[in-house]
Amino acid sequence: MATTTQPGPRERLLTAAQELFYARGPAVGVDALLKEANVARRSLYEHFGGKDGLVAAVLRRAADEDLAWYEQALAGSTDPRRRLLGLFDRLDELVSNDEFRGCRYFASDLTFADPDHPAHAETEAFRQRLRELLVRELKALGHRRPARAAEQLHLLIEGTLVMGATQDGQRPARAARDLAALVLD
Amino acid sequence: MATTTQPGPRERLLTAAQELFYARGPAVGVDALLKEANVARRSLYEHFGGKDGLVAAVLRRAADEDLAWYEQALAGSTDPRRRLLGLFDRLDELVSNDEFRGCRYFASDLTFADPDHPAHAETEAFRQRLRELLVRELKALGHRRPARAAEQLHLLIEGTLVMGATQDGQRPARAARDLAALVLD
DNA sequence: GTCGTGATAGACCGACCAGTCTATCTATCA
DNA sequence: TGATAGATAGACTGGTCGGTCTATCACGAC
Repeated sequence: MATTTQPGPRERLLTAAQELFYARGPAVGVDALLKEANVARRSLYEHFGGKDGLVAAVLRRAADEDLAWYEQALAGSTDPRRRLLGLFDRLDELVSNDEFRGCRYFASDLTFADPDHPAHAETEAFRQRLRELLVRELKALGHRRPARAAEQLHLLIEGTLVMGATQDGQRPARAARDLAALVLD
Repeated sequence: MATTTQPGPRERLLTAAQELFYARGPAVGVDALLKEANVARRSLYEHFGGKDGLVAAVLRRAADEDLAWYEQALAGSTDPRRRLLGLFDRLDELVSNDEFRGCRYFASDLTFADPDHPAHAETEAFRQRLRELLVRELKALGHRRPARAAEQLHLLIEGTLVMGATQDGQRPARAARDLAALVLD
């Protein structure tokens, strides 16, 4: 066979949905997802039970990927302080990219107004894991109040993502980095 | 007449839409808006041309109100530094309220994916006015780099609103206030 | 009185939505 | 060879969407 083995429909759906949810928002229709993934309608309901299940599965996978991205962004140095500041340098690259569309977790929370929607549990879990990652780094730094500093860094990160999504041409991550440096001391 | 004169349909629509857009998101259906405002369907299209026009009109009015809120939040003192820090105290009250649903401008940007949607011009205008307000205060404070500091305060404000909308029970405005104090020096 | 204006109520339209269903095809395995 | 499982294509349902339309009503000006 000349063609490489194609992933199964479940995998194709996850990949296509992750991309479309990010590019066009979590409100994209099921038809668009199926077309993009080249998957039969029935397969979606077999594998995920419905659109809500697909949304939750995509968020779960994205959370793993994004946390891996954060870990890698920290990996530029062994010095705890440089690691955290380097994170904002990576955020600067991320946010400056034309393809950047903002935080997918916040977009999910806003799109699905129903507080019982399974998406909210996933976004909450992601934020918890991100927070724990920040606390871990701050403890490694020997920070006096790691929990409070993590809250501040988290706020700076969220602020950077919002500014990056709405204010084209600026460099919010640089402003956030300077503030982050103050948080660390 | 015992009943006070009722505002016209245009006014009722604006009021109802402003409330419902905030409480349920800008994706609420036209039917719900008409029912809440007790207005005939046709009146909406006579006055605003369509839902998009109503959305833009609501954002324009909300921008005036919100900027007045910011002005009032600054009015607690004549000392430039206390004025800006007091703003974050007011944000703390705003965000701690159970009714707080996040930033309506960012929610509008996320809901209307089409970049040509008239909502985007309104949200952009609001952010510009907010930024000018911050620059004005920083200049009154005699800050060395008012534009840059305004960007940082703006980032702290947006971050506070996101955290307040997603992290229940925390006090992000306090964390932001401490960072704002560092920005001012 | 009558005309015009601006409002009301609500039927109606085509488009799209998520989800269900039938029928068909294609592998793998016995 | 035949049975089974998993996938495909796509018709179809009921509901909601934004928007258009007709018909009626209330009121002020002339």
